[in-house]
Amino acid sequence: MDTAERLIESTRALLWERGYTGTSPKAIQQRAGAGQGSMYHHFTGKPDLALAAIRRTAREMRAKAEELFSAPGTAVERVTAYLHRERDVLKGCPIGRLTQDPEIMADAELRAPVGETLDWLRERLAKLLAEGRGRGELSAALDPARTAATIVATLQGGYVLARAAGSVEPFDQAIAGVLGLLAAHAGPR
Amino acid sequence: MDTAERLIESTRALLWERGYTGTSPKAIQQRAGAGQGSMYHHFTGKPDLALAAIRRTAREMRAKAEELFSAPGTAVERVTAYLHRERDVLKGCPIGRLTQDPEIMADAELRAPVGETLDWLRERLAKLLAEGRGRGELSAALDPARTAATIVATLQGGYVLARAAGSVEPFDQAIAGVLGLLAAHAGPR
DNA sequence: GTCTATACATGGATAGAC
DNA sequence: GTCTATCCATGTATAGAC
Repeated sequence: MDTAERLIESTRALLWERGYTGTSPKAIQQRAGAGQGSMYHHFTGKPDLALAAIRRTAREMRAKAEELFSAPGTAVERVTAYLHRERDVLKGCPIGRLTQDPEIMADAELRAPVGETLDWLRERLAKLLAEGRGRGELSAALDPARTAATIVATLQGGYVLARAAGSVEPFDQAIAGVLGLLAAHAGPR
Repeated sequence: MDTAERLIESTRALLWERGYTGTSPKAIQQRAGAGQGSMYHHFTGKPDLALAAIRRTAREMRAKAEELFSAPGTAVERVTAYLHRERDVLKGCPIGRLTQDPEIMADAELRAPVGETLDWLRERLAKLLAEGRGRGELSAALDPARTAATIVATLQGGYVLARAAGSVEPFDQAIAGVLGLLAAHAGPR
């Protein structure tokens, strides 16, 4: 892995652990094993490096989700697989956490990939639910867009509850709860 | 309002807008119209002031929620009233956002009120749902603790989605979605 | 490409005068 | 109680040598 690469990976890790405001160029360099001059040779500054890191994380998140959404099975099975996939729950969502960072929100360029990723996630899930409903797997009364927003919110909020509690338990409960509610919507009508 | 009071209120506002890591003593002082010496006379430092601010915000949040939870009406009506109460959605939850702050999470004293508040909220909601189920307002198949976690997570995650999108729409959708799912659980059995 | 030196602002706090 | 002066570390970046 060359230096530029190590700098991006270092930034990704720190943005996840400490956010943008809480991450200094020096910390990035030390974690990457790169010097001051090296970082400013490859990137114009902290925002430039953060942009590269955020874009990569967003792309990865989307790819991993799409893999599960396009797998075989019913809509509910695929949503369940997505919600149950392995996650570093106590670290939270590397994209969602950025919405709490004042400097990310103040910079349109840094903010864009965050908004686009979560928008895409809701839309993709809504499409999946609509298909399931069309095949009679889900009640006709179920609203795909609203339910998709609820599912993504349950995930993002589950991370918040887990971090607050210092335990994965509330996350697991929230996921089990939303799947329980969804189960009552099985079958058409 | 005396100086100590203004400092606490200033800190509350800044913690909400920028988090702990993103808030400097100087910013607190300027917003409070207080000098350097004044702040360090009333508080031992930034963590001391933040603790006072967080405790007050936590107490307020709890009181406002309890008011709606103990109002007249069915369990679903009270949950609905709570979810629909007026909120500054794009600012997010002043307590939940602190879970993303590395310095808050690293300090047990600052972290405690955050964890306690969200724990209380889940437990209180679970109790409300259990009562509703006991009175036959909700299906016997509904799990109160899990569903409570889902409801709180939907709120916390709804804020994340709204901030990411720069719009309240996904928040409103997530709330409508979870209430729609809950509606299917009306009646006993 | 990488290193060291340098720069200047801000963060966070203490000291002592009033 | 509040003000000003002072302090040292860190944040963020530039300059120029190698």
